Formats: sequence, structure tokens, C-alpha cells
Amino acid sequence: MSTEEISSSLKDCCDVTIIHDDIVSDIQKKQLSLEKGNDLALLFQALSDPTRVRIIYTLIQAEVCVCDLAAILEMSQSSISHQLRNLRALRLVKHRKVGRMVYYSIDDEHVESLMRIGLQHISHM
Amino acid sequence: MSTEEISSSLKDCCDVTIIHDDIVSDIQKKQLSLEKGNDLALLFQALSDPTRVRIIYTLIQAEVCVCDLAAILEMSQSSISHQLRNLRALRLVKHRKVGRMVYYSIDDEHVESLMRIGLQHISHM
DNA sequence: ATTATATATGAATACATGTTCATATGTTTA
DNA sequence: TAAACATATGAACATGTATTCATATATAAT
Repeated sequence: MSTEEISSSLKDCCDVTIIHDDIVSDIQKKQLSLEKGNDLALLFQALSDPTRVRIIYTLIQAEVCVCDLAAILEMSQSSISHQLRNLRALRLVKHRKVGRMVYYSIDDEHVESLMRIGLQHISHM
Repeated sequence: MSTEEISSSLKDCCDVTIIHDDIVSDIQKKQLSLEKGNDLALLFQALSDPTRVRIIYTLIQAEVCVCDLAAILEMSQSSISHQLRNLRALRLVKHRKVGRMVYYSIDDEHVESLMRIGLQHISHM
């Protein structure tokens, strides 16, 4: 494609200029749906907070009750409970009630892989 | 430091009750450092927004310039530039300048793996 | 030179989010 | 039954963040 042809193919779409018409329409066909993009972002968002990262890292090693978790991470029970609620809503952790205590553990086959790859990444920084 | 000393010091400092002294001190030794927890969270945070997810998904497929990216994702150029700035700060993407245009591409060996596993996860939801 | 174009960026705004505090719920112990 | 305990949760507050708008910068075209 010559420079002239590229220039003449310039076109406006939602206030943006398209430089490479063919590439744009080609890649647009292979794009993630908005829904999948949102779902993926929600998954990674679950891991985007230091407290949740440490909760998950702990639960990968063992099933732990809430107050032990709070002790291990040296944070308030309320804060831990709130975060566990988030993780539970995404079905990344599951819980088991024993008397008045509640034991949490990982409920997802992918979380551990994500953590492992993430750790590889930060060790290569 | 004995188990008793650890638990009593935790009780003093953070208002949590420890149920299983031995488990707590055992797991605490294997805990992520605060720094690594923060770094991991920062990495996942980069993927925790739908716009950034879609940017990365696009760049995995091809090197694309800013305005094409804006066209593909149907978002403003400014918004895309701001997000690319974030991703660049984390060294997840790199850029190549050609004239007045700037081409972006993935600059991390782990991002693609994370996306692949993430996609597996959401397809199993 | 002047104008148009591609990208970057600071400021402002609206919205999301993590923690704390107070308290509710359900369970165990005295 | 009463008190202690483990956990959950709503509200409030402070902080973080994504987008838009206006504009700056650098390059290309006329």
C-alpha cells in the first residue's frame, strides 16, 4: 500500500483516526468480547491487592481459619473477612464451617498457576 | 523466639486471636515478604482493568500504533495513551517510534501465559 | 512557514475500593 | 441462662483510579 493510498483511506470512527484500515478490521474480528474482557479483568482484580495476594498465597499452602489468617498476615479480622468475602464471590476460595470457626481454602485450579507465573515475573524484574 | 512468644507478641500488636499457634508460626515463616506481595499485586493490577486487558490481548496478536489501538477498542486516543503509559511503567509493553507514530508491542514473557490461564479460568466459570 | 497530524500528559471529575468501627449472628463454655 | 468467642457485614472515611478535556510536543505535509 502506497503512502497516498494509506492517506486516502483515513477514516473517522468514534473520534479516532484509523491509520491502517486492513489491520484494524482484521484485528477487530479477533478481539475479545467486552464481556470476556470484563471477566478477565475481574479475575486479575482479585489478585491486584497485596492483602488478597497474601491470603491466597497462604491458602495455597494450607487450609486456615479466619483468625489464624488474620494472625499470620497481622491484619484485623474484619479486614480479612471482607477480603475473603470478595474472593468467595469470585469462587476463588471455598469455606468449611466447624463449630463457630470457618476454614478457608483455594477453590480454583488456575489461581496457583497465576501466582507461580506472577512470582516468576517479579523475580525477573 | 518460642511459639508462645510469637503469639503473645502478635496478640499485643494486632488485636487478633490465634487459634492454632503451631500452624500460624509455621506458615508465617513461609509467608511472602511484604515487598513481594506488593510487587505481585502491582503486576496483577496491570491486568485488572478491561481496557488494559483488551490492549494487551490486542498487542499479543500484533504490534499496533496508538491510533489504531484506539480505533480497534473504540476508545479515545487520550485514554489509550494513559493506559499505555501505565503498562510501559511496568515494562509489560515496549514502544517503537516511526516518524510521528508510535508502535506498541508486548515486552514480557509472562503476560501471555497469564492471559492464557485467565482465559481458561473464565471459560470454566 | 504554516497547517495538519500522532502522541503524550497535567488537571479535574466521577467512581471504585480497602480499612476501620460498630455491631449483628451463631456457637461454645461456664 | 449468661458470657465469651469466631465470624460476617453495613456504614463511613480516606485513598486510588479511569476517563475526559485542554493543551503541549514533535513530526509530516502543503
